[in-house]
Amino acid sequence: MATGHTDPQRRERILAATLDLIAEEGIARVSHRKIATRAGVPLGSMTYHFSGIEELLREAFGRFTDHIVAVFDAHLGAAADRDQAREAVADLVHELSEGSQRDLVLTQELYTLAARQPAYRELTHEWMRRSRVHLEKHFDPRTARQLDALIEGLTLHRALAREPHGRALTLEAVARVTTTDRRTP
Amino acid sequence: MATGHTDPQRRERILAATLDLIAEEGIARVSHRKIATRAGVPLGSMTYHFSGIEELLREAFGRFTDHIVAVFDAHLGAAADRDQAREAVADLVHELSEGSQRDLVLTQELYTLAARQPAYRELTHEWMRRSRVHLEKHFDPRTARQLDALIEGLTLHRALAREPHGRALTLEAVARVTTTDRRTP
DNA sequence: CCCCATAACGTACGAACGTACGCTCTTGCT
DNA sequence: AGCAAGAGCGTACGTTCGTACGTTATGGGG
Repeated sequence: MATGHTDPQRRERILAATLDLIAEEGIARVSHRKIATRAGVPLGSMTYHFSGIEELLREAFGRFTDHIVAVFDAHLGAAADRDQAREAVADLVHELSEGSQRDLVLTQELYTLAARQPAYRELTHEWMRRSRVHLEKHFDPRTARQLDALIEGLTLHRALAREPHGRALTLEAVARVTTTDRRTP
Repeated sequence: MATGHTDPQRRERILAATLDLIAEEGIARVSHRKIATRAGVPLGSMTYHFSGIEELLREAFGRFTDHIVAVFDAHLGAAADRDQAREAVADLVHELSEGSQRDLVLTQELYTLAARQPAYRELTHEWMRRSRVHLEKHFDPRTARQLDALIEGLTLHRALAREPHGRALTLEAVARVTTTDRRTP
């Protein structure tokens, strides 16, 4: 209480609580008060640390994309060749789609915001850019772009499907998109 | 007013206004009052025609998926062979991603709801099921599933990208995923 | 040792919300 | 013509919201 000094942990706790609450209840149901309660800070802290709910959301989703990009890096950064990259992509799809519901829900909330407000599109652009950097280490730019979209679709459909598809199907799709050899049409 | 008779147009106008408002402002900012104003109906009508906001949203998104499935049918239903199906898929991706912002935003809002609440997943399941019915007329089930995910990802990335990819890239991705090594052409 | 700049908080206010409920008006039956 | 029934609406209530702003507590300079 009023230490007279800046407390950086307070900001972080508020941001973490914001993401937790969005994941649980959705942007439609978050409020300063709920976030403050969840974070264990007084209501007054909300307007003190953040100029408004807009700023709070944007900063919170900034933290979130940092986290997701880190997951991306962890999977794809280690791949040494094409085949490892394909495996890494499959792992990524399955981790994102069956791991914590949290990341999936937050991703959708962010896309929803991005679909409407250009400000949030900065975050998704950066996210896409960084994933393409990794993919282009192993595939040509056109393929990287297609693969990036495929990852998105596979992750979403796997997460929402009644009976999620297995890893073999993921890997087959990845292989097809990343195989540039000429085949019978 | 009070005509003494059921007025089916009133319900429809409310549902249409609900979708319009969600597309413009997001679920977070819709309210009975705003919807009523937009639809040109009194506030009292809202609780008369719908038991609550939940029911209203679910019915509105039901109309929306009907619409989207119709778009799907229109594109894919007419395809007579594989190549036409591939072209139809490319058309679909481009129409959904560069057509009205409305459909894109509403799709994202629905996915966001579906990611959190199973009730809305019924709608997305039905949607996926019907699109797969069309795709399986031209491709084997595994391929149809992969293609369905690819459509999703291409549409989303194209809509959110800073510089959307061209039709050639869409078609190439579709071709790759739908081209099988060892099968008949 | 004291005091002030300022980090941090508690609270009060007006706006907006969802919903319940009593009222009005039309219609079909007689 | 008159009336019962019920479709449809207007409004008021209690709640929750975001934010502004006055208040409190602290530590470093004097």
